[in-house]
Parts: sequence; structure tokens; C-alpha cells
Amino acid sequence: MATIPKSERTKARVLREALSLAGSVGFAGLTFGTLAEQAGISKSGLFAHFESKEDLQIQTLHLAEEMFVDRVLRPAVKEARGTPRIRRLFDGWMEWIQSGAVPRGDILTSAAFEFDDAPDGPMRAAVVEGHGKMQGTIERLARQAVEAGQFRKKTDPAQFAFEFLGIVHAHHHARRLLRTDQHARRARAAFDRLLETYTR
Amino acid sequence: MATIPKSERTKARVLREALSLAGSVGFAGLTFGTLAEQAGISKSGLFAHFESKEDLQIQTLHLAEEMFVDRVLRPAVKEARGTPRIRRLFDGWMEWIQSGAVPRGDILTSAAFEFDDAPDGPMRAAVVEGHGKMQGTIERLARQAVEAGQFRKKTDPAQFAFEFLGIVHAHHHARRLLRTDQHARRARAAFDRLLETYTR
DNA sequence: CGATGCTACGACCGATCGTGCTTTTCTTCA
DNA sequence: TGAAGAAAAGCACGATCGGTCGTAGCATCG
Repeated sequence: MATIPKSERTKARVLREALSLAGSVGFAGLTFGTLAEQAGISKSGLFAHFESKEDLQIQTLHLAEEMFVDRVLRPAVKEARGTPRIRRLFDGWMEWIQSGAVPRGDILTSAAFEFDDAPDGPMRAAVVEGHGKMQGTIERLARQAVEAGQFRKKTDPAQFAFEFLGIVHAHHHARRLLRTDQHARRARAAFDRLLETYTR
Repeated sequence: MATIPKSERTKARVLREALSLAGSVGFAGLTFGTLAEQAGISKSGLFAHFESKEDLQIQTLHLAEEMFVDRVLRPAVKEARGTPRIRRLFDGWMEWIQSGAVPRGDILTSAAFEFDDAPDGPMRAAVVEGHGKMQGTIERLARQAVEAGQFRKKTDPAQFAFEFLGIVHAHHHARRLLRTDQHARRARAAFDRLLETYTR
């Protein structure tokens, strides 16, 4: 029989708790003490699964990234190349922020802001790498839109990605700072304006 | 004679150190211990001037706001109403971010991101208030541009402010995360595109 | 000039942090 | 079933956090 090792299940459960905790108090607030309490395990018991706090943070971040790919990226790629795919990515991302899949908005964006001024280290590197991947993905979608004849020939994909991410981040930030959802409207308007000026 | 009270001079000096420190390690990293060391004063001596850490943070934030008004807002207002004033605000802001007036970029934006998910409290309130003021200021500039016949009649000033701030924040963030200045170009391009679509 | 009150100090507190070490308990598999 | 190894607990550590307290000295002002 497919023995589903118990320790793996425990670890998965702990990681889910860690993700939820990071979502509500940030990665810096993700401490061994509070996580142990929330997961119903002893502080030292956690060290059987994570060799350091940094290790814990990174694994939690990776879990969040996997969820993002699952719930946002993968559905988008099912759409036709070009603007439909780009629109779907934006829509999915907005939902991801609002859904509370993770309590306080986009945990990946949160991490990016939390570690943008952190000293160099594995966690920061992981965050930068994640950001780079996103930037790359959006650039690719923009290039596809050019190839499909929907975006202007002289489109700068990196510029498009910069502005795309800027809108998403602005929405995420406004939502957290002001604790209203009314900025979804503004973000969407900005996105529409973005698409419009890039469309030929 | 104008007696320049000594304690005020000390406090001003300490506050400048605090601002510099907050700029390099964030407001959360602004601890009594490190500040005492950097300012050449004892930890307990600090309590003669600041009744709590929160108090210290708020006063430091206010100093930063004053500097921002001095170096960015005031010069902008000297320009003619409408697009010249808006352009000058953007230029000044970009310089403020890059100048290292404060080491790591825009300390006000940093504070906004640092406290967007903080529990309610005086510091968070101060940050929200500061953000509201900025939003209001930009809206006002946008309205003036409409009155001057430069922006379209049907301009939504709040939407303009949202996007303006979004670009500034995106630049600030990219600069901190990737530690390059190459995004100033992208921010400027985004700003030009913003102005263009709002201009009739 | 002399009394008063603010400034600054050093010592110290309890809480919490990340992380070792040692021991107990539980899984896993031959 | 029993041996081996992994998982988890227990306990303690040094550091650092924000903050208090009693006190000494110096600036300020009547």
C-alpha cells in the first residue's frame, strides 16, 4: 500500500499553519513560539522539520508560490494567448488578493515588500527570484500579445510588466493600508488604461 | 536673548539620528538600544524625550514629513498650476527617492508599507493620515490641471492620484528589491503615459 | 546666588526571540 | 515482534526587546 509517511503529513499541516500565520503577521512575525502554539506542537518539535527560521520562511514562501501557480497562473494559461490570457491573469490575481485564500491579501507581494530592504540572505534571494519569475512571465505574455497582433509592434515587454506589477501592488497596498475593497475599481480602471495604450 | 534651550538641541540631534536609522533599518528596527548607541546617549536618557517607542516613531515620522514638504512639495508649488506643477512634484519625488536624503529611498513610502498590516495604533493612524494628505494633495493638483484646461473635463482626480502614487511606489519598491536605479526610466515612462492619457 | 526641576545615567526587569542539547515517545520495517 | 531510527518533547542558554526606577548632576530662572 502507498504508505503516506506520517511525518510528511505533519509537516504539510504545520506548513499550512505557517502560511496562514505569515499571512496575518508577516514572515518576520512567523516565530517558532507562535507557530508551535498554533500548530499544536512543541517549539523544539518544529526543529525536526525545519533547521532554522530562515528554512521555515523559505519553505512557507515556496508553498505560497505553489498555491499562486495553481490558482492564478494555471487558469490563466488555459486562455488563448494574448490579451485574453493577460486579462485572465489580472482577474485571477485580483481575486487572489481579495479571496483571503490567504487572510491579508497577496502573501507573495507582502513578502516582496517585507524583504526588499532586508540584508542579503537566502530568504531575500528567494523573494527576488520569485519576483524575477513573475516579471519574466508577464513579459512573455506581453510578447505573445505582440505576436498575436494585439499589442503594438514596438511594445517594450519589460515596461509593460513593470506597470502591470505596479498596478497589482498598488491595489494590494491600498487594500491593506486603508482596509477597504473600493480600490479594486481603481486598479481595474488603471489596468484597462494600460491595456488600451498598449493595444494598437 | 533668544535662549536656545539645550534640551531641544539634543532632541533635534537625536531625532536626526533616529531618522537616519529608520531610513536604513526601518521604523520597526528603530530600537532604543541602537538609537542610544548611535546618538551617543544612554537608553534611559532617551526616555527623557520620548515616552515610548511609539512616540519616538511618530515624532520621527513627522520629521520626515516636514523634510518631504520642504524638499519636494514646496518647490513643486512654486511652479505654475496644472501640468508643470504635477511634473515638478513627480521629478522632485524621484529625486527624493534617489538622493539618499534618507539612505534607502522614500522613508514615507517605506513607513506606509511597514505599517499597512500593523494592528491599529497611533503610528498606523499617523501613517494613514499622511497617505490621505498626499492623496488629497495630488487630487487637488489634478483638479487644477482640469481647470487650467490641460486635463480632460471628465478626469477623476482620485483615480489620477491612485495611479500617480502607484508609479512612485513601484519605483521605490523596485529600487529597494533589485538595488538598481534602472527603474527610474520605467517609472518615468509610466508617468509620461499617465500624463498623456489624462491630457486632452 | 541658590533652589528647583529637567536631563541623563546605570542597573535591572520580565518577556520573547532563535536555537542548542538530552531524553522520551512513536513509526517504520526486517 | 523487536530493533533501529526518526519525531517530538523538555529544558536551558544567551541575546535583545521595550520599559521602570532611583539617583546624581547640571541648566534654568526667580
